[in-house]
Amino acid sequence: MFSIGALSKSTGVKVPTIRYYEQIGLIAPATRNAGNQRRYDQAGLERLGFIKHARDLGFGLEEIRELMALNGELGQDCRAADELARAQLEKVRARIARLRRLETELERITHLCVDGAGGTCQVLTALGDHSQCLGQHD
Amino acid sequence: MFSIGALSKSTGVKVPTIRYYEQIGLIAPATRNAGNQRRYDQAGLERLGFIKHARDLGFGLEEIRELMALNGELGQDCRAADELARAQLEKVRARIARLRRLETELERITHLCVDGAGGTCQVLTALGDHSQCLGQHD
DNA sequence: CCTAATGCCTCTAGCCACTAGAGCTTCAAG
DNA sequence: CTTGAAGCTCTAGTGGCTAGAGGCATTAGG
Repeated sequence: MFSIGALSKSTGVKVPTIRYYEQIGLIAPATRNAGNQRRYDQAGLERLGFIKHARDLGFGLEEIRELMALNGELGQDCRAADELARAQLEKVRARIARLRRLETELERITHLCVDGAGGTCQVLTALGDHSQCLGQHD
Repeated sequence: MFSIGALSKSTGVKVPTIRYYEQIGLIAPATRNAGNQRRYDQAGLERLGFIKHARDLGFGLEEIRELMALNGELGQDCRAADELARAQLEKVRARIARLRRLETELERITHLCVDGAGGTCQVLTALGDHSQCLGQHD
């Protein structure tokens, strides 16, 4: 049985975050010792480890809730899990695509600075004017 | 002079967002007509357009505040603006790099589903177990 | 000129996923 | 037995909005 601090250290999830997860019902309320402190077992450690890894992979807490439910009573629903993972992959790809468009525009804008030329700052102008952009970002 | 709705339509910034920007001091309080409604002029339109475009490029509101200050009384500080743009570019690139690592792992995980094989779901296992990952994400 | 529909006003609360802090109790090492 | 770290609960704040309630202003049509 570990304390919340030990659990935190071995999973990399911060102590207040663990309490927060309990509060919103993502993990079951921990058993308590005589002094009202939370105690965790191996299963609790593994569940939190799962959450941590899924968070690192970019899943939201609600999606993680679903994923954990798939691991539940009726055996494992592998197809559903795979679908959630694919959906997540699509989200990640869409975000990459958007960020690449931003990268392109920001690259262009940072090349505009010819400091000391006087007059109006082309960087500031470009930041404010979408019509100068090469394409659609956002 | 436009109403807040007209300003919203021509910039693409939603009405409550405009009021929010005023509330946090990102834009100056608008002048009001006899019936206490906000009225905007061309300069107000341009300032909001600047904010919108910078937001679309991924700048935070505090960075936008700085950018707008650079456009201020003492002429334009082009070098500072360029630095902010470069910093933003670096942030975007870092986020792209991270998302690409996630993409790699999620691709791998979604290839694990051999539905119907019975037993444990490899997708769920992989989601919970970082040691299976090819590299460091996050 | 009157009415109805739309637009605008303020204010409060909620979203996500935490994070920080106050003020208290419990545990573990020496 | 003392002391300092770690735990507890509770509240409030973060960023950047968004939603809703309940009430005034404007405007287009008849």
